[in-house]
Amino acid sequence: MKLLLVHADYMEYEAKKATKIAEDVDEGRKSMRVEEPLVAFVAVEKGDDEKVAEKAVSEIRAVAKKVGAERVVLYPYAHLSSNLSSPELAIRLLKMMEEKLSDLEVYRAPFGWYKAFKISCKGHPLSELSRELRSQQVEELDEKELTQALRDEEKAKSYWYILHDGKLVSVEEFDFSNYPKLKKFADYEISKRRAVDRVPPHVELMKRLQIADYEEASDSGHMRYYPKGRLVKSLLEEFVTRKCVEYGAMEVETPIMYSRDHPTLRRYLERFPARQYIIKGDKREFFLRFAACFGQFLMCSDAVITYRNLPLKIYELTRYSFRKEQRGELVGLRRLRAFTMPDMHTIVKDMEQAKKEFMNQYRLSVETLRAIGLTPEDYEVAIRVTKDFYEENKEFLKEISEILKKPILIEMWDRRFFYFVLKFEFNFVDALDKASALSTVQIDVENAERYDISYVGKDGEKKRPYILHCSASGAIERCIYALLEKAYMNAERGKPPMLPVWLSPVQVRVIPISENFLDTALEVAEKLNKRLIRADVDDRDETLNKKVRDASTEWIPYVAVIGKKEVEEGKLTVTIRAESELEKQKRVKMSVEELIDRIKKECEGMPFKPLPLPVKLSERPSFR
RNA sequence: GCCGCCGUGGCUUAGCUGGUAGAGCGGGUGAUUCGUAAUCACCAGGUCGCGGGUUCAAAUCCCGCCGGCGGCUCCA
Repeated sequence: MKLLLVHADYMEYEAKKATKIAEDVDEGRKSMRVEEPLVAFVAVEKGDDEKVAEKAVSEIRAVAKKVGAERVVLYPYAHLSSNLSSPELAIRLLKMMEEKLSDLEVYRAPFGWYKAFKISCKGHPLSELSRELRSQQVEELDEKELTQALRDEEKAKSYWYILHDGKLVSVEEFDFSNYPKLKKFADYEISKRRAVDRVPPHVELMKRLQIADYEEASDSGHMRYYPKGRLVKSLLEEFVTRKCVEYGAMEVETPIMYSRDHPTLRRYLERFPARQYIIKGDKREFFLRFAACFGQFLMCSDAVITYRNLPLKIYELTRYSFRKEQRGELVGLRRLRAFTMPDMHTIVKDMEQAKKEFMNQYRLSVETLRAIGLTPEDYEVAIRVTKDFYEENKEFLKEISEILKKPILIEMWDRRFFYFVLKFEFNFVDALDKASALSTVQIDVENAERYDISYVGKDGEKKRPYILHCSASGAIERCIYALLEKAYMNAERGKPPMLPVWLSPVQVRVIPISENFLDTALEVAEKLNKRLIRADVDDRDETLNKKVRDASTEWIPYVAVIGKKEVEEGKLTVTIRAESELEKQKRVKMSVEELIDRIKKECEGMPFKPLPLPVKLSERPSFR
């Protein structure tokens, strides 16, 4: 409940027009003039109850006494709050307040009317006071929900710079004319400016391409993935996992839910500004993990680690991580409540080793994204750092900035309020100029202590390590989002949209010119599939034109037409999407072997999974 | 979470100053067997997001809820 108390020479009001929620009032109460009142403007809020009303009454009584007012005007004033209760409750509480104050002279202005009023405020020091009253329940709830980190963040002050060619300039002074995307990103980060009111293109695409879709039967932000989507996701998952394992990480698996009462976890939760899903068990309450930190840190806490083992890397692909993001923030594959994130933690013995690993993992992230199909032109780099760390490590940050030779957005904090001192992110800027983080690495200086993680040094003494958090690609779903948005932006420039060949659910579509060539087409497809290339056959009774069109709208990279000419020549006529324009297709004659070689070369080193659907289109369901 | 806009067959949508739903795609059947971006015909398919209310009558008006999008907020 919000109260605004005004001690006045007089107050007069007149009810003009009833709203839908207006209470019935006698003619006599519709207008009023009261001399020397204490006017209490009141807004009843959600969660308010009788106790709150009582508190309000004693508050009003106290102030009335203090200023020597004998008359009180209770004036419903909705504009004090953006969290109003129902009108019914408001009227009930107002009437109750009126009654409890009846030892004074009380006037209650009618609820739910447009009213004109005049007031003459006395202007002495106590003549204007405001009060905010809340039910105990609501207070406790707020206390629970607002973690320390969320509160701290509100207080944190950021300073923004651009680091370029080893020089740090403030954002205001930086000349963005050659870096329009960085400008968009900086605007997005600093001023939070948005220029759009459209459905993001990838949402339409993920549905149309039968990759993913909303699942209304679940909570918002939990998607369903169709066979093609599952394939794409699964390939990305396998690839990023492989990258991390090759980098030297040991893959582990940890639970997805943890006790809320566990003392260590509890303190960690308080440092992490995220909202959790809470699961009620028989006796205890659990929360769903929002990253793999919990399981991995607990594992490391119990492990015996010596200096010889460092840097020690462990990795898990979280399927899933859960974050109860606010409703208004959820969009397509960009921001979810359940998502898959590669999460690698590296235990290092000191800051020197931490920096070295940070640099390595920066490079690892660049490589990982590049292989996925996202080049440095597709994202912008942000570094978040405490002022102290920056001052002591200017040279190091300069080296970092030289890896990609791109200007970097720096956010500097005058004090540390997160668990890390340094962090980078690669931020994808989408078709609507919105930015979201993909890869990220952080140097954590807090959690080794909190989780009691230690290693034995050369001298036999237990020592505290630092920990790096690394997500080499960012959330897998977000990678798909970025690829779809990128394809859309390409299409706007006249380039046929497509996924990288290794991620394309169907890599080759074989189209027989008529039923007479269906068997040959099936043979070709079989040959391709045996050589680990995803090929299917459009065996539907449709015209050639129709089949070509459909193959194109599915973004299939290679479309091979087979008819009399091809059978005679022993070659396929292949339309190569990557080399085509939207207006004119690039068509090449090649043998099956040549096609295989070409695709093999393109997909070298990348994971493969077989076609997730029947080879014949006629046998394939449509999921939408 | 707050505010705004939206929600019609599997998909895209017309109808919305109230008078009990119309199309295209997709699907089925038949014809057609085709040389690079939508072959033709016929048929089936709709609790108009859900729940209340107003009305003789609601897809259409009102209220609540759910879902989507956008803004605010926030972002590991």
